[in-house]
Amino acid sequence: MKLQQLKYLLAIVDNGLNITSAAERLYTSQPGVSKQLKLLEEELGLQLFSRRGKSLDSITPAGERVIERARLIMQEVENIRSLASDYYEEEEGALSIATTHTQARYVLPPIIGEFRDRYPKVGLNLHQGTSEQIADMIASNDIDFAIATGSKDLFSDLILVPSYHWDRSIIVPKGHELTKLDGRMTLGDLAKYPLVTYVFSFGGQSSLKRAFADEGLDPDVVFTARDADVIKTYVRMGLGVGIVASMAADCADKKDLHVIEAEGLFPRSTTWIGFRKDTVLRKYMLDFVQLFAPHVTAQKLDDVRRARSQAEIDKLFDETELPVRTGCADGVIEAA
Amino acid sequence: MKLQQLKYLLAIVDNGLNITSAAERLYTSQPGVSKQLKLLEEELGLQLFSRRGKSLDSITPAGERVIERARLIMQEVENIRSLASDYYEEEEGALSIATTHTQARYVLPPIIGEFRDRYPKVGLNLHQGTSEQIADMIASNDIDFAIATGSKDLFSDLILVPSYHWDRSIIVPKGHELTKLDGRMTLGDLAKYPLVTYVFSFGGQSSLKRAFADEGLDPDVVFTARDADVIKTYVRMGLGVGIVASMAADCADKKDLHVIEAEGLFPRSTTWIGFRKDTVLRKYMLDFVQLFAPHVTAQKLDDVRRARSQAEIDKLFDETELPVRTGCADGVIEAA
DNA sequence: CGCGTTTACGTCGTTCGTAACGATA
DNA sequence: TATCGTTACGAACGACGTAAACGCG
Repeated sequence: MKLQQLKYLLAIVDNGLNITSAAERLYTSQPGVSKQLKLLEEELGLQLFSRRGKSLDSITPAGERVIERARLIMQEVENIRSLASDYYEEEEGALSIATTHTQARYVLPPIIGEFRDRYPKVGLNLHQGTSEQIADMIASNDIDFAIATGSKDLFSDLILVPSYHWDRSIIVPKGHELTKLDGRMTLGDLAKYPLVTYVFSFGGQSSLKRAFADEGLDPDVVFTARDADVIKTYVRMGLGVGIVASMAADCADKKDLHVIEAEGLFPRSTTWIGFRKDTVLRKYMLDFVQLFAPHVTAQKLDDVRRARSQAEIDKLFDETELPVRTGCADGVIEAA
Repeated sequence: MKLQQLKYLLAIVDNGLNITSAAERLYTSQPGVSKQLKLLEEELGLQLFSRRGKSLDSITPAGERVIERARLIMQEVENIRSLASDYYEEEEGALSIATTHTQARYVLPPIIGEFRDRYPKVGLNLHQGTSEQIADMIASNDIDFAIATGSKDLFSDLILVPSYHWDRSIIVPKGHELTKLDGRMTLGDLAKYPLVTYVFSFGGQSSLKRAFADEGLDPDVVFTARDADVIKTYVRMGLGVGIVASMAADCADKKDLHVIEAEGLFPRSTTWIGFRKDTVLRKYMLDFVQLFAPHVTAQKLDDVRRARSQAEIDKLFDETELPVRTGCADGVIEAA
């Protein structure tokens, strides 16, 4: 058995059981891949794939189990390489982050900026998507960190480190009636207007819906978007009242929008940063985590990695001590 | 990086950083091993060992971490081979068991016998030792199962499956005064005589000592041995009253010994069977576990492997449902 | 000088890529 | 006939073992 055979095996699996495309991805010849697969199957004495004619048709049960182990092995090989690079030269490498629009657009820029200054030689990959898409990216690996809000279920194989809380902000065109209620707005007031907000099933979104339902309100959501910029656009057009993450309430928006911090109206959301449990975090990765979530000390991260369940991890972070991210509001609703 | 290099690396570590002996163990030439180590270090760009002159002196911190990962990898490689053999030919392989004298002498023989009948082609290795020695054997790997009683602390890296309970038996020469107390014996009665029993720190032994202490008794232990056969020998010689595991009270002993089941006198002990968490158990291994502990169903074992702590595992086994192993007693002490 | 490691080098086996072939839809 | 996998073969590479040199106690 050779590492290369396992690598080829995984490449075949990850390319839809197509040996030709696997070979291309591996920058090698197709017969080579074919042969190594055959050798591996011969050595193990079992079929990893069932064939239809000559083409690979499906993975055998035995194959599934071998592949599972092979992934673990390649993971550990990567880990060895990682920690070796870390000892050898700390400043080079790559960092892949999958995250949502709000993070990518409003939260990460200053963090990424500082990171670039500190590690100019580290290649950065930022992938934007919905929670589901992020989960897919994680599954197909090659992502170091996932950053998202709520919906922890999708990421059960990651370690999720709570990073900060945030509330929602109400955005309306300047001079809108709601601006007169500054500081005393209720959900009832809000429900009187058509709303523009994030699509459902987006991070913590259902909690927003529930907040209305809990008061017996059924708001008229006229438009849902995947990102705050779109929401703002439609709010500017007078389509309705916008509800966005506070971080998305940019100071630059104040020219023509009025922003009200809705701290008391909706339950708080928590954004986390997640990574694979068995991955070696290189120095610059640790630093990135600390840039993003300064309360995560090296000690804390060590504890986190020793934890045996997500519940244990959550216990390590006193929710009340997490910072709260805000935007650039004109008014604040008084706490209920 | 190649699997072979990792294998060589581990061989070097396991042979006291002596490349020559590592090469012998690997049935290859010494320069070959030396070269592969060098290549690995070059590829990773770090020193795995610190050298004094040309000899390997110690493992560098980076080396420690690499070795740790390498072990994981080789473990998984073994797992792949294991499960492949299992699919290919279920009846061949090897089974190594480390256990204590009592198990090896009194409990395992019929189980091993049945196992041999069922899997004649599986090579059996039985290693006998004290709990500490068993722990050492586990550490130096190559042991599939450990079977022992009590002292779970020594085996924190194993999954321990509770298998059966047992009590102690009192053995005395025929016609001994204690036989007249049959059924009404107390610890106080026992403490009047010199005792012959297992050495302390042997499975659950301290609990025996404590049983006396709890009643304010300080028995005169005139002789301690590692195994029941020795104890019986000295009891026969009239040196004192023997306290042994009930399983060790053989029917063949009845010719000249009187055996009293001391079910109520001492706390019950529990014998467990342990194996490494990340090892693939081959079919015949699963069957062995079920021969040894019939209450462990395949479903149960699956649950066990999913458990995240020993506490969780223990919860899976209702202690009251475990069988109680007995010996071949003449009399039974009435329960207190 | 013995022990252990590294260097040097010839041999042998393996891998790789190209090219040709085979099978399937 | 286009697609995908296997077989065949020569070239290049890498691993192995022997022999010799080196460094340290």
